Amino acid sequence: MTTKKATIKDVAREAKVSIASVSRVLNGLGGVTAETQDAVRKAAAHLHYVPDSAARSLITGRTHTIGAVLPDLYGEFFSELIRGIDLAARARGLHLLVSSSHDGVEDATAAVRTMRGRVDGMIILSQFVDGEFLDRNLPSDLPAVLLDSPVDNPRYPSINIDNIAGAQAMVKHMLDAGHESVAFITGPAGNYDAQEREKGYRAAMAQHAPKAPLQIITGDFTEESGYRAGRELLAQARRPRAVFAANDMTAVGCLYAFKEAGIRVPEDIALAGFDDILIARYVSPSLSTVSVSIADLGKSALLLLTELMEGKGPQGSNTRTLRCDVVVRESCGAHQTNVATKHPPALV
Amino acid sequence: MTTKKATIKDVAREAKVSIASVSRVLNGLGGVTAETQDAVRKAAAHLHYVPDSAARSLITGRTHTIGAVLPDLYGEFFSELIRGIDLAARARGLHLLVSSSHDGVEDATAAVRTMRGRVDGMIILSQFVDGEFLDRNLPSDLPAVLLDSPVDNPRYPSINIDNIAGAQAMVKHMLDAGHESVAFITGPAGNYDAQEREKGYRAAMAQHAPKAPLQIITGDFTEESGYRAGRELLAQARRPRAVFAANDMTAVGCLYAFKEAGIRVPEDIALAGFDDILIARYVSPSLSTVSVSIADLGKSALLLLTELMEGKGPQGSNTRTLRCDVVVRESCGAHQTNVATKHPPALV
DNA sequence: AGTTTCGATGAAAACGTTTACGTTCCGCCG
DNA sequence: CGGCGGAACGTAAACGTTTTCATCGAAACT
Repeated sequence: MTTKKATIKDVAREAKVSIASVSRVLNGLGGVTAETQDAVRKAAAHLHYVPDSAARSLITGRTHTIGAVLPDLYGEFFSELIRGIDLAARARGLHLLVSSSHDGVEDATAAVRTMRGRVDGMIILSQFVDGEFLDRNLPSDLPAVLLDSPVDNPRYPSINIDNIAGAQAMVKHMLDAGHESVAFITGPAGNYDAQEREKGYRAAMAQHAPKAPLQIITGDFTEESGYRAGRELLAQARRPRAVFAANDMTAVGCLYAFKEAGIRVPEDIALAGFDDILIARYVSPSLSTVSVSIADLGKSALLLLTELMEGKGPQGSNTRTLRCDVVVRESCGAHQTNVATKHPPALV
Repeated sequence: MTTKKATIKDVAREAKVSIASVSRVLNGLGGVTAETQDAVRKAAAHLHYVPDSAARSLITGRTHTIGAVLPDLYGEFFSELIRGIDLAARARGLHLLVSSSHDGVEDATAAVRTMRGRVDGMIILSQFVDGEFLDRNLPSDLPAVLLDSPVDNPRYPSINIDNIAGAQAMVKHMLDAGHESVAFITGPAGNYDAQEREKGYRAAMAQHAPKAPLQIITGDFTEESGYRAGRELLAQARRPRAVFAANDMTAVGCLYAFKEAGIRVPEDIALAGFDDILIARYVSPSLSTVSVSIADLGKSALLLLTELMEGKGPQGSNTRTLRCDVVVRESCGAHQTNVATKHPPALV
């Protein structure tokens, strides 16, 4: 408290050694007597010395900080991702500089630009970012990993959720449960995740129900679009017996449309979503869905990034993929209804 | 790209001026001819010059970064808070360094310590942090604002959710709806929010139902504790007609206990929570609760912090308070049941 | 005993800025 | 015409580190 902040010089004076020795001791570089070490440590502790990170960065060129550029995400996805990144980062002594809430390209540009020089590496999740963008806005020596991005550029490895396999598994699950066909509610047209999930749906249908006609309704990941899609499905001549929505919010909206129409889920129509958001457990019937460990996504991203920072090029392929798991609850009809599982998992 | 990074010297050489002039131009300090300005700007743009923030910080002592120390929070609260802070920070050209996920005192200490020198100010939300802690771990000249903290120290202003008023309003609302008495499920003993909410409950009961006996069950903010509390309430001789839980998760657990026992909500027992988490809308019946704009909390915190950083002491009191709003849904029984509102608000 | 080697230490350069202080030049007033 | 003031600009110090290099002893060889 009180006086200014202590510098390395103050410590050196107090310990009666040179600043070089102080630096050596505090950085554990060796080549120092045990006595000197003691003296330095005591002096440092006594003065409450904390190395100035700016000065250190200036000369070492490292900031021990990594940057996360994220879209304006709401809810769990966002927090889980940060949690995963932060946890892994802290385990490696790295700090986390976040920049969320950017809407457009220029916003993303600004975010990436201002992080220049403040971070040793970046984790980027943004639909506006592609390889060309990065080449233009990132220093060539700044490692970066992309999240959930179609970019396939050796300089920027990416980690993706295995949307295809997840969707495929869920559709197969529903078909296996006895439904002849499954209808699909899409996500927004430009969205990469959405496209992949649709691919998975098509693949599963082609493989396990090749004769069944594809029933595809357009949605945009919102609850409202799910509601509309649900009504649309009910109005069709060929009412589906099973519906797979591109994400959970859409499924929830769809669920409300069905409820409103007096359709029972899953007895009359089976329903499933994708994401395993918290709400999925709490709607009734509870929603079957595909679960992704977002925190793991963040963690993997950070791990990959540190590898890059240590000079290892991305081992093998540029793209890593994170597996998804089918979570069977009530809404898809294949659920064993017993007291234990009917209850929200949090209680178990 | 390509070559190393350009420094101010390179720009100076290219523009045929001194580095001092470059600095003046780029910082808009004036005292420079329009021609020189042009030359410098051109050179800087041409070389893709970006000032080194470490060097700048070293000499100015400012980092243009603020730190947020947060507990290991899940879900929306966390992300909303960061959103609020980040948005306000970016509007002021500040960066955001986050450190979440710390479990105990030593973890919090480490978080605060390592931010030393990396930030110009801090926003701290942690139950382990009190005035003494800060005096010990923070440089005396580092501004900090506390979130949701009982600390009343002129050096560290705090922003609190108006838990008391919120709880009071909700209890009054339930009493006004015709219930003679309201039972309360508490939060964890050491939790500040929980204590305040209980205060609000007691105050409202004392004021509006002075003769009714207080029915208080212990909970700990978890769904499970709510479930247990619900069963306990049902087992009591004097079964309550209205229950107010210290937070939404508790209320949800309680709701499941009631459902399990065949009790109808709100017909047999009215129920309300606190926080307005996303789930509150989706359980059935939808949960009446007290809503707080968490993003506003973050924003206010950042605003207050910048005032502090600009030297203005906290205006007036050390503590600011953020209002809460009663959100009436189905579970408390005072809801107008019509199609529009029965539907989740997201659709409206 | 003389020379080499090596470990511990200190002096000083370097990192890229900002900024206090000089210097130069010019116009202006006395 | 001499001095003065001020604008434009440059020089150099300072910020707090890390790190290279030199120095100094003492220990270890020959």
